[in-house]
Amino acid sequence: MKISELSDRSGLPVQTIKYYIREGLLPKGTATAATRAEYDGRHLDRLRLIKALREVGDLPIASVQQIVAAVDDEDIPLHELLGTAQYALGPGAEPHPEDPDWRAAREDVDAVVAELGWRVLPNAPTRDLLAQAFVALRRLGLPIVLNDLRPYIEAAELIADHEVGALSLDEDRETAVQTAVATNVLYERVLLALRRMAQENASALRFDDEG
Amino acid sequence: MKISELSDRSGLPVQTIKYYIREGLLPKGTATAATRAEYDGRHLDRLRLIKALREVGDLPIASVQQIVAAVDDEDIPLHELLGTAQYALGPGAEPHPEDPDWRAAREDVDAVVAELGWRVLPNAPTRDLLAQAFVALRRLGLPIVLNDLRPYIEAAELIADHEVGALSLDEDRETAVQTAVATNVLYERVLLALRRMAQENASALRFDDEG
DNA sequence: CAAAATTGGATAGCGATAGTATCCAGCCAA
DNA sequence: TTGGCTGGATACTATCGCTATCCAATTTTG
Repeated sequence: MKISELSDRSGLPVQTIKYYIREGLLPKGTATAATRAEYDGRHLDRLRLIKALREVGDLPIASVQQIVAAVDDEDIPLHELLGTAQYALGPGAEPHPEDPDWRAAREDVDAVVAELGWRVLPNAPTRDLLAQAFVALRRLGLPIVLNDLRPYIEAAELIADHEVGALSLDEDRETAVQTAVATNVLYERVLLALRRMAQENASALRFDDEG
Repeated sequence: MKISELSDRSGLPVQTIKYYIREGLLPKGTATAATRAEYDGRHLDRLRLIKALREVGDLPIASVQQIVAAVDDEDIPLHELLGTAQYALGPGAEPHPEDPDWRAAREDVDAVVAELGWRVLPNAPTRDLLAQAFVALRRLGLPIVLNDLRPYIEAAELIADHEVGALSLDEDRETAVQTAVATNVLYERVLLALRRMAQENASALRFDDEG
């Protein structure tokens, strides 16, 4: 397969594909001559994955880079990779350990996780992500009580159990990983869209009828 | 309050505050002299809202602009504004009505919404958002069945009912709106963080124990 | 076979986004 | 009264994610 065909089949401009190769998102084709290289179906799959992560998942190139690097690293066992890939999924929150507000929020997060008995690594970036939201809520005068969190926790468990249960590890590694990453990112979007729709619906029910 | 005090209290550089004023995110202070203006608590509140939307919600300036414009427009009734503000919340998906894949996905979305009996406007951008995810999943060879969607729908309803029920319309308009917008955006982050944690937990339970 | 088109690889440029930095008067507080 | 803030305007910068151009080598086509 030539690069132009890859372009046609993926729907991405040739220049963009070259750019992805430069950035290490896509491996080079196998060179057959000084100005000729051959691409195969795996290049196309990879390209489709990148496209989905970029256009739907809205991930920056750097995150896609980390993900494909993890996918390509055969040493990482598959289930660990599911975590690794997840850590690469933005948006990332920088921790501010010197800020007392931030530290307090971070302690709240750790307390919640402990309370739930969840097995989440102590240094997992998701803890910072949640802490960041807590800080912002507090600063806006909207402190969080565990009770407000209940429905979100319940929802999260519901979804995660379903998702992890649905993972199939029988296929070959590359396919399994790409599928896992893609579903993770894409169903995040699905969830957000459904939440907004459900909000609109609930709002309509509450205000159009009784208001 | 002088701009430097606004800067200190909000944690944003003076130059950034000036930029936000230029961009219409923040109203000017009331001028007391050619080179003097006075800011008040509402400026500070607005600034804190902007900061939360930008840093945690990761919204582009343009979206924040739309939101504050809607907040400032007294003509928009409050519950309608909740929808309007939501529509401004990125990331937005451009519809591609000429693409048959996209149209099919969009029809699937409309069918799901109808099936659920949700009151979602026919032109709501959330429909496109969901359609976009459907297209991407299909393209990756991961078609969606209503069954896969179940847990997400259930989770979305759970959360939305809680959120819309918790809305208080008793306060003054500005406060109510800012609160509604902020909680919407910030709890989205909370949800995403919790989902990832729950995934890690479920993954640990499945693979560390039985794998 | 010759001309036209395509390719890989390298380098340069571009448009959008989100700020920073500078400058300049005018002002106010010590 | 003088030194440090202002407001307002303008200019500059950095990052991101591509695009465009160029070149020499190679196909493809007529």
